[in-house]
Amino acid sequence: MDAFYASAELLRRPELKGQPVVIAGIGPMRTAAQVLAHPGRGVVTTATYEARAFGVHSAMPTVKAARLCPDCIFLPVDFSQYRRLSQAFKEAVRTLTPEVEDRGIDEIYIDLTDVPGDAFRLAQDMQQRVFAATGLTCSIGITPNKLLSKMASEFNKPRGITVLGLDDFTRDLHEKIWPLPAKRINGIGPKADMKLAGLGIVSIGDLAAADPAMLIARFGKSYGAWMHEAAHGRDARPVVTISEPKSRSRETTFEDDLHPKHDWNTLAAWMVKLSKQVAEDLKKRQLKGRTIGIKIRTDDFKIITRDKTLATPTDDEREIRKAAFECFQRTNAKRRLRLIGVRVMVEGDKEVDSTKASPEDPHTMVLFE
DNA sequence: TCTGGGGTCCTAGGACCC
DNA sequence: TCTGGGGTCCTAGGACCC
Repeated sequence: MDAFYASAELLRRPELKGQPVVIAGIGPMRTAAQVLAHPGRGVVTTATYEARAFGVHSAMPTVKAARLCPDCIFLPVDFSQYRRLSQAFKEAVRTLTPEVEDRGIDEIYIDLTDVPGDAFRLAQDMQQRVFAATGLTCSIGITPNKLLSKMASEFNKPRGITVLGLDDFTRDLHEKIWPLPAKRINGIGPKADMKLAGLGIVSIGDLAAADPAMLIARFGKSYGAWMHEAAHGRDARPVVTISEPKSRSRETTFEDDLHPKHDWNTLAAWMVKLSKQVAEDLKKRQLKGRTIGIKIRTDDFKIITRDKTLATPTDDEREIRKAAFECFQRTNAKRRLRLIGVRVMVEGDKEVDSTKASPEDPHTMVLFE
């Protein structure tokens, strides 16, 4: 989806169309001056294309965005609205094919292998269905695999359609993909990109030309080999239409850093609250987990985690809270804290055990002796 | 010039078991 | 006194993504 949160807000506030707008985790609507007068700890989630022209982008601290763009309008996030629109656009695509993989709130992969028709026209059809259902625009990349489609979808934003590698894979790879920076590959982030740059590898073409044995020596067997494959546009991952959640969590960044001892009461209250929220979330989704963990971020931005595995899965608030407190004590935190979070690793149903060992079956009873 | 919240996957060491 | 070759589970950290 194109500038998803921002576009979603403009649906409700059409008078802001054409203006630089920033969606961020802040209070009510604000001007840049008001943001600077009361600087918080939020970051930009989405900016309209007009705001991006000022250099504003996702993950940028809100205060920095306000400095860069004095005429920007700052709006708070409204996830329930975005979730509704997210469901609507995904439903619209599923009217074309059920082979849809969720990639978060505003992205999907679609397997069009068995959908007849010209690729470009299919993309146009999809854009129309999505717009009719939501009033929002999206960009689409159609290629032989997920890796390339992800890159192609970003080529002509907004409202872009890019078809790549279907007629002449090698030509498109060399002309359209290899000139791009290596970090445009989904899976090469800031760290790997820096390390690559240190080796003189900047573009995807550079990466493709690099000796795979060298990449493996520098980045490890798995990641190094994958990088080489990715640079050559190869990716065999299927579109996965169903997936089970692995963990549920809640975390919060404090307005002001808290001292682990001096501000213990406030900290403890947060842990109680977050444990409760996680427990409610698990119950609502009928999930349970045995491994409960906490995460803290200290004032030097370092993350420390501790976790504890229980004998049996739980969704009980008190049990989660108790484990969270135990974990916190084990951190031995001395520095001030800026964030705390509580997480439960979700277990698949323990059906494995009940099928393996039924009480009526004398052979399986041995397992318990 | 300060860096959100919610996730996934990978690595690696140690404990423990056969 | 020197010690294999699997395997699983738990824990901690880190990179990356939307």
